[in-house]
Amino acid sequence: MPELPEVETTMRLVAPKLVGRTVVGTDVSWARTLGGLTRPAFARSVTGCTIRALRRRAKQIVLELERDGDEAGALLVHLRMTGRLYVEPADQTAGAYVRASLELDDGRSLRFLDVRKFGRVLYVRDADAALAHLGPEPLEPGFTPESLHAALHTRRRALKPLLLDQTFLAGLGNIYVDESLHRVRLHPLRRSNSVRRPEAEALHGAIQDVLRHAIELQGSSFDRFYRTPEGQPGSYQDEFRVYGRTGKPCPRCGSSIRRLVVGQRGTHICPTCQRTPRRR
DNA sequence: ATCCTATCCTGGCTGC
DNA sequence: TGCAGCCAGGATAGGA
Repeated sequence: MPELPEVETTMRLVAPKLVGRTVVGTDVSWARTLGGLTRPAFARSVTGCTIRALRRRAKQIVLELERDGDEAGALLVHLRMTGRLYVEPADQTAGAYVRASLELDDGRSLRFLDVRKFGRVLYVRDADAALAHLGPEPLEPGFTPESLHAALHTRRRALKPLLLDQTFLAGLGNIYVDESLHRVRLHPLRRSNSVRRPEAEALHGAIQDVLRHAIELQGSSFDRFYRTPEGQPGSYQDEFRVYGRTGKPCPRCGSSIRRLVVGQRGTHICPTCQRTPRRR
């Protein structure tokens, strides 16, 4: 499922094809993709707008719009679990799972494809306001070992659900949390306020290393869902140490990787490297 | 404050 | 071969 590295990869690869383009039409086959806005209202909002810039915030791609040189809101694209975004010639027949298309002034079309229909393409007047609830970006300078340690101690939650909470830290999902925790030998059920300074520093480093490496490898593709906008799979799945490796040996100690459920999420740990905390 | 459950969705998988 | 039932999973809402 697309997490920060997959979303970053998608954003980087579609951006050059979109910046400077003007939207000349829309086609929405699944209205709920728009998150409540009606199709006509969506069409009125974006048709005639030029895409000024793209950026990523958490797991969302932000398309900044302008109209006649003035700022004109933004599109927030959230791929959720099975969403994909790519650009292709407008005369190419849209696949069965394309939920929304933006026709561009160069004869191409931006396609949002999503098998499970959880993804969203939202039009907002004020992107910053719509994204204000999100926590820090893990690869931005504001995220430091000190800030992570301090933040962990403002809460008493289990580490895994806390790291998945986008208002706590933006961009991590199930895969990269499991991978990060394993690297620093922290159990997903460890209470956040019990994490000591050196552990927080190590966790900070692991999160950044894992995310940077995954971006280099264009994300993880272990099922048929995630592909880059060029249709290529990522290759970080070959670097997984625990995720989806139930029963296989831990690359560090050889113990059999175990799957448990934490916060209703499939969770993968090495039972030797990641000791169960005493007090749940 | 934190945790738990349900909801949204579909295709793939299991079991009969 | 066909089919019912179960499952994953990001985000969010509502209840305990």
